[in-house]
Amino acid sequence: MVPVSTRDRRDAAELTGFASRVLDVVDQIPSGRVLTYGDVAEYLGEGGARGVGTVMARYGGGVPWWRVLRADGSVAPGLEERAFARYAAEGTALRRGGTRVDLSRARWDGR
DNA sequence: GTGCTGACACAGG
DNA sequence: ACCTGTGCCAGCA
Repeated sequence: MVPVSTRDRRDAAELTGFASRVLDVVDQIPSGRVLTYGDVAEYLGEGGARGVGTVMARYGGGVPWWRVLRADGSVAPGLEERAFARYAAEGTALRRGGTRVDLSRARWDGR
C-alpha cells in the first residue's frame, strides 16, 4: 500500500528502474558470498560500477549491502566495522590480515 | 543543458 | 600500502 506523499520516493517501491534492478540483484547474493560494484553493473548490463555505488549509497539500506564491495575486496570507508561483523557471522573468506575479502574464494558466480 | 558530488575501476608512480 | 589522474554514470541543484 502506498498513499505516500510523493515527497521522498526513497521509501516507496517507486525507485528508478535502475535502482530497483540493482537492489534486486544484491538481494539474491547468498550468505557468505560477495559481488563487486562492477559485477552488479556487468550483470545488469547498465549503470557501471559508479552507478551501482550511487544506488547503494541512497537505497542500499534494505538489502545485504555488505555483500557488495570494491574490485580489490575492500569495503567503502565508514562501513568496515558493520561489514566485517557480518563476514565473521557468515564465514566469508578474508585475505590474510582480515582487511579485505578474498574475492577469489568468496565471489558469487551468479548461481 | 551545465556543473558538481559520490559506498567505483584501473593504470601509474 | 598510499596517492593521483582519467573514465565512468546516477542524482540533484
